[in-house]
Amino acid sequence: MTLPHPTADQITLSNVLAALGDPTRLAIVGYLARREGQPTMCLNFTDFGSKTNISYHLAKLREAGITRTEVSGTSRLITLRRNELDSRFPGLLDSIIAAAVDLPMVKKIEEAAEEGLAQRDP
Amino acid sequence: MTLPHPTADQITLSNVLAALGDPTRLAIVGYLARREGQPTMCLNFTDFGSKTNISYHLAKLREAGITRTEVSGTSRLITLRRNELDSRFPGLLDSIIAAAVDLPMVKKIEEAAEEGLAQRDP
DNA sequence: TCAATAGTTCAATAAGTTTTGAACAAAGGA
DNA sequence: TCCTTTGTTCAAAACTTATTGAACTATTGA
Repeated sequence: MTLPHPTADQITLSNVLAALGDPTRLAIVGYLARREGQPTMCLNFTDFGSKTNISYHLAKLREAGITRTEVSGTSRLITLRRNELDSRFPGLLDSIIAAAVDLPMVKKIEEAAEEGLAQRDP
Repeated sequence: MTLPHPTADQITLSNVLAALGDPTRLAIVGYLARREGQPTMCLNFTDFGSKTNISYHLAKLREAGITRTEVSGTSRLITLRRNELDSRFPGLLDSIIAAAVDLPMVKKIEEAAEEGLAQRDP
């Protein structure tokens, strides 16, 4: 079972910016960037909101073409679509990530993870 | 009389992205970029919406720190805050503009302006 | 002074987004 | 098989944003 993702040329600037305009989703992207391509489970984001709410935001990011979601057992593994976004909008994601990794929200959950509460390696 | 603008360090990534996530505002920015720093009157944007509506969107852009609005007689002259945004979020505006100048909405009003209907030099 | 121009403000509405909890589904392990 | 884990879907509520028209202000030019 595969989830629907837009192809690279279906990704629009307007949709990408609208998706990243939400603070929760921007923090999710900042957190993913800190993990440098390491696939990440939805569970890792629960500090950003309720399970239902995270599910909603991750769907938005996927539909905008910002993340890729792969099903793996009972989990889903989320990654940033860096290469595709880079070729579609050169420099955009890099500049956003550079600022997003330092967002207070992102640092807060990084610290929580370091306390050993979150699974870092799914 | 001067309008309120955020200082460079009051500009947040989240606000900038939320402001540019709207198609009308993204088109306004694309159009401003095409004019390469030439101050532009609100009137020039009326193809994007009603006078009231443009006023609303221009206020959003100003409040997010994306544009500067200077009062000049009965008009207001709008410019992009390129330098400030560049130093705050290096590469961000460039990558957005690169895609925004080719937006269908922007091209459409550029053509209308070429027919001589809009004032190009306020 | 009067009228026109350029744009804002206000209140109302329409439209869209986010958040929530309850119920559900699918996979994996005991 | 049954329970747990991981996440989704649905409908409702809460909230935010966008759009409109009417009334307004401030400046300029006749």
